[in-house]
Amino acid sequence: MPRAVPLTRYAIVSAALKIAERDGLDGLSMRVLAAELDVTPMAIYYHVPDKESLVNLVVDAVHDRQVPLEIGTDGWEASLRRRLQSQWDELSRYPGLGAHLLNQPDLGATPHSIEAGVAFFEAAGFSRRGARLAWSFATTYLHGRLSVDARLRGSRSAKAAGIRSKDYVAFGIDAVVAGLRTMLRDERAANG
Amino acid sequence: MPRAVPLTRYAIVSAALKIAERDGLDGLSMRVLAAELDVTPMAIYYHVPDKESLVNLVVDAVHDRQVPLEIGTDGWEASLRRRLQSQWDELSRYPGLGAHLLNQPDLGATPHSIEAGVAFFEAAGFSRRGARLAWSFATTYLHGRLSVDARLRGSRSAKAAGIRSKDYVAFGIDAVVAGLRTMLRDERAANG
DNA sequence: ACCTGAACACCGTTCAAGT
DNA sequence: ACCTGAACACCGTTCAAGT
Repeated sequence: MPRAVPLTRYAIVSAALKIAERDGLDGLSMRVLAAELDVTPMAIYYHVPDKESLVNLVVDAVHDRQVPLEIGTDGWEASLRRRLQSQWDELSRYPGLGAHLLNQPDLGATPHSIEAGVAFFEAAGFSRRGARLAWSFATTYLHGRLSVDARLRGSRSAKAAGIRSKDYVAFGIDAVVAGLRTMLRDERAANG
Repeated sequence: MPRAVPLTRYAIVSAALKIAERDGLDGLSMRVLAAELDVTPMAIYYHVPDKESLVNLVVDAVHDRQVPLEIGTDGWEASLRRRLQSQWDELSRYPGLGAHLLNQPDLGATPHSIEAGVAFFEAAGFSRRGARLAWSFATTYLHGRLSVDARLRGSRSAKAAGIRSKDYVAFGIDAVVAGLRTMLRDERAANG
């Protein structure tokens, strides 16, 4: 018999987000999700074509909460710093999401999102090619860091030498920004 | 009946490396490996306790081919650059290996290997804490980049704007080195 | 000592059937 | 239109049994 309240895409994605936040993206299976929704695994397939699409919907939902990447009045470096930090804050809630995005084409970003990123670095002074490389560099590092952090959930939070996740992220963001500052200076020097 | 030539750990790891190189680490399953060795899946369990141990043996085999991280006569920046490039050259042969290491404690490095890395950055002038952060930063980026590259195998090798894997890696290594140079300068300035 | 074979608990998914 | 149930091809792994 049909459910009292019919299943919706929205309910599916909500439950998927809940599981991904609690058990990580690796803990999200069609069968676990179905159990959470009190439904047969195959019921989900009526609303979502396959698991890949489901995960994409989860990714979209998280991405929609991102603050846009724009250059504020305090310059591109401060803007980039804010963006990377807020991106880490959002994505680190879902263990395994960074690792997943790292394995997606274009780091799981939409064409629109990539264009915004490239435009940001062009506005900062990079060439189009340099902007594309800069965006990829910053995003690759951040998602890599998120992958590492995913396995630190629940384990001893203090690592060797008493360095915590937030310390690694803070250092990483500083180093990424400093590295890109130098790359921008070098590119400008080379192009006259 | 027993095999003509009894199975050995070495034969198992060799076959595993072959599969990981051909089909990626995701293509390496106990059953596929057993078929490659012309043996029952459970035969492997007599020589290796479980899959995690098997993958660790694969990781060790690849890591053993790494050139050691030492400061040459041309300074720490050139040495780091060489190391990162050779690390990428080695690890990129095994798609999925970078992604796997990113999810391992301490990025899949042995205590000995970490100590060598930290010692390298201390010799470059970093504090012990800074050296640990610097090592983690460089390694996280490199493995992140390897994760991205893994999915580019077989796809159109030329990406948007005609930027190739090696361009991303070259830019990334430059940016990592430049970023760490700045972090080192800032740390020295702060500590007098 | 070394390996096989059956079995269990998972996974994503197809396909036919029910209401 | 919306969902169920059985089934298939995978996965890692346990356990008892064979030689």
